[in-house]
Amino acid sequence: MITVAVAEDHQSLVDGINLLLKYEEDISIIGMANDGEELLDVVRRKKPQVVLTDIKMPKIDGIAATKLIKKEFPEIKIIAFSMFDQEEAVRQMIGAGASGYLLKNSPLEDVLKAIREVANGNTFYDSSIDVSFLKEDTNTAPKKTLLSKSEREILTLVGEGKASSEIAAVRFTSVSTVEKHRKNMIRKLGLSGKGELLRYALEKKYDF
Amino acid sequence: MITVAVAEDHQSLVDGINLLLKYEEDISIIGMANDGEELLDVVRRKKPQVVLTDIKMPKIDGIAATKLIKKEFPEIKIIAFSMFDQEEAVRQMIGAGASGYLLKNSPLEDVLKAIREVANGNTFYDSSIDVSFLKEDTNTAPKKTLLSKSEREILTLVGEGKASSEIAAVRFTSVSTVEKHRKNMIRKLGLSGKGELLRYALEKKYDF
DNA sequence: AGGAATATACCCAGTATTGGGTATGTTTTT
DNA sequence: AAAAACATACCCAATACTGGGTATATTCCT
Repeated sequence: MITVAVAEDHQSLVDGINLLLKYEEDISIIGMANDGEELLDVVRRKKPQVVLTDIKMPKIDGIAATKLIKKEFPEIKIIAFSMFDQEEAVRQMIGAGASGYLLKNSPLEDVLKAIREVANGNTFYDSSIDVSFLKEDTNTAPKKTLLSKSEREILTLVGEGKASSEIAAVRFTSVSTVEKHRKNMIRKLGLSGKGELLRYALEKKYDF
Repeated sequence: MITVAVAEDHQSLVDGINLLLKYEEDISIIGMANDGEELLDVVRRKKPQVVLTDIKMPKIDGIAATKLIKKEFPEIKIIAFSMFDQEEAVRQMIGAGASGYLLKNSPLEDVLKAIREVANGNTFYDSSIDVSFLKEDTNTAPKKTLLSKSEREILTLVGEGKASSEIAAVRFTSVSTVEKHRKNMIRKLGLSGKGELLRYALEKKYDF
């Protein structure tokens, strides 16, 4: 019997998964949560073998929750369940310790397959996900950190519509430094102005 | 027997709804679609009594699809199924002719209730939705069109990170006109600069 | 028909941002 | 330890945007 906990902020989807698993002999849902905090709670109390979790959730998102669970219970297998297949989301989830990644626009049957696979120690990725970057062990590691830490930090604030002076204020640096970072990013990314930098920031801003 | 068509780009959720309705004697799903175009197609061929549709969908969104369906088949009842409860989304959906509005983080059971209600000619709104604005017939109609057409158009482009000159180019007007509209919006909305206007634009940009 | 709101377009002074520099100290990598 | 990358901060000229104006023609509402 495989024990599973499900975390997902859309109750309707949780209900659907429940209906599906109700008739499966070998799988049993032992806990449910609508946000990351509840998930942590459920996991600590019930210790499921497999956790199926949304990435975008209130309180604690799926990535942070995965890290926390893996730290406390490394043997628990985690499957991400997301609307998007952005590489960045997949990468972060796997980095956090997930063993599987499902998309919400895949058939519900895949949930069954994924649970069984990861319970057996395997991985399961939705067929439309490009996992090629997982093979970049030592040979192909070209681009990884295009933007530096400060730059990414500033990019996020740019994506929130903040002015350079506001950004400088929250970072306790001078306006000229912020502007330097902006300019460097525009150059590094081959963009042509603040508009494009903003669009880039908005795209990158995970909405998963 | 109530015939239903379901449009929703998340196949997993469609599967869940299917599982739920399979055991209901009086409701039968006669069509499914993963985007707005497919929905139109299914509706024309099968003529369901009730349509359950997501708002955010590829090709044609739920609001546009609702308008088209209502124009061709005014007798078909439409229920919106959305992740968000933004008043603007509800308002537009109802304006398009929807009879019900469900949220994805409500229990799946509500789908049953909603289908039965609208099939009987009633309306069904998720309990967490504020429908008070529906009563603003003639007595209380204060704010409805805060922004004018051009202003909303420009606001959208602002939300895409476009510069005034770019906006002027795509709209075939002068930069000064665009800037005037920006300034008027900032004034009307009580904002204090371009940063806030941008943030406003990003918030309003429907992601429903 | 007359008033209100809208869309258009311009002026001006001031601030913000860009796109080039340069410079210096720290951290990271080789 | 030297080279490379990063974070910091400044200069300058050019462009973009703000926050005030004014003005005119059109459309919407009554």
